[in-house]
Amino acid sequence: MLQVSYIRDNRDYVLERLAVKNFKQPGLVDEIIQLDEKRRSTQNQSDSVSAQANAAAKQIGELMRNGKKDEAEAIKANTGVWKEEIKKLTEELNAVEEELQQKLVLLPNLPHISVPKGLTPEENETVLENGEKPELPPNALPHWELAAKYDLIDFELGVKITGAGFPVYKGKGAKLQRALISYFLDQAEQAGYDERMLPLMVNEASGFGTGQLPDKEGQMYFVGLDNLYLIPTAEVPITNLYRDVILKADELPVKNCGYTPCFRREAGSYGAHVRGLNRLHQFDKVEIVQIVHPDDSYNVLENMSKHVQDLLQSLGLPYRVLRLCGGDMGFASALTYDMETWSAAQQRWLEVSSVSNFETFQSNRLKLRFRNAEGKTQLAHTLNGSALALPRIVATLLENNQTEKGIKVPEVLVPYTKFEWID
RNA sequence: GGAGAGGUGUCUGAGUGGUCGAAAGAGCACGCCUGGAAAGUGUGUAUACGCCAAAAGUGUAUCGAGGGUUCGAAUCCCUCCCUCUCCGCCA
Repeated sequence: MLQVSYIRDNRDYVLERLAVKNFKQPGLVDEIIQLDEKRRSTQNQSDSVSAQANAAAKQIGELMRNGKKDEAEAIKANTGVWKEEIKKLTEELNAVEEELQQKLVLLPNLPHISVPKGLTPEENETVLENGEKPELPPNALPHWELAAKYDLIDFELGVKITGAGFPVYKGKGAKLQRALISYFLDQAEQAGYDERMLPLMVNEASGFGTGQLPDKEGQMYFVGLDNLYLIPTAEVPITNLYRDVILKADELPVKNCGYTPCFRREAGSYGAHVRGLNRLHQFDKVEIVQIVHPDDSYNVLENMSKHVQDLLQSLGLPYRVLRLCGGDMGFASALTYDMETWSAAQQRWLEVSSVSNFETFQSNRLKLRFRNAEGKTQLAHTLNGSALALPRIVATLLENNQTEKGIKVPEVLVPYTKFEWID
């Protein structure tokens, strides 16, 4: 959520940036500025009437104590009018604030100056490409067939007990999952991230804090009986750990990581490209999160991007890094890098990580501040990234490493899997 | 699920109608003391919004949330939320 004061002071810039994000209702900006003006004038009136009433009440108290009952009664006679007025103005103020809030949450974050214009994924900017795309033999199989051939993943069983998009991992397939999770967590820890193990359901306030609610309500599974949402990413519980917190300057940067399953309804996204592990309702992911001083956030974003790239390189996966264009970016992000690995059997790029700087968009909702050099509270910047999401990593590993002998496990994973081949 | 207790500042905790944004202690920050530290000692130590060019200052709101009574509410009344304890059930 953008700060009203910022919108007020930077109207033209806000409009220009929203256009880069292809925002469809620029009229909201002026509506917000007007509502804010109304809010301030209403508060002004309300405050001054309250001040009068408070002064009178204080005076009455004093008079009563001194036994001057008659004078007290005389003042009392006036208070009825103020009371009415305060009530009326307070109601007005609440209404304006609510309306303001409702419009404010509709505004997406402003894209960073480096974000390319564009509407579709085709207009994303390729920052770099790394690694050799492997040449597979003509009889190479896509990962869902490999998974069946080596009995690693059973999609049908998942359908039976839950539904499509909830695979069952078996044998070496299950061990590979566990190995990847441990490897990613160990690497994160080595990079200075402090591990958290988290609730997989969150309340509404948490969903609002990181920006999933109210706009992406339909993307999350909702447990109505208890009013809880299944997390779509560990970003939600980790970042919300710091909701309503004022950090000391020397507590920055906060670096947390965590492994969680992630649950996504992915409503309306069935189609040709969702076979196998390409798109799931439940998947595993290790997430990294940082809370930093605003001056550092773009350096930190690069560091996080580097961390993800190192992981991909260590697994020997060809990848590319995209800078998302305005139209393809998430609602809350100011700048996002997507990392994609090359799926050799499917001959397509698969998104395996997304690293974003949210600047103050989340922290404003979260009321996540730090005490700056002047001793004042200031909104911190939040960032997060997948490091990494498992399914598509598994998909590319299986496909890219297939040989006649079986599937070769990347060296860095062997200490975790305790086997070198899937055969 | 049944019964009970309770939600106050960073924490502990006092406060049952006015002098309460809130005692006291701890913690923290700065200073004094010290060769240095501890102890001791002094001062300071909530947040948000508004007014002001800004600092200073000042107004308003906030003692779980919302509403009510009253000239005046942390304190009285109502509703809701949450936490804890005991019992039951269970990993």
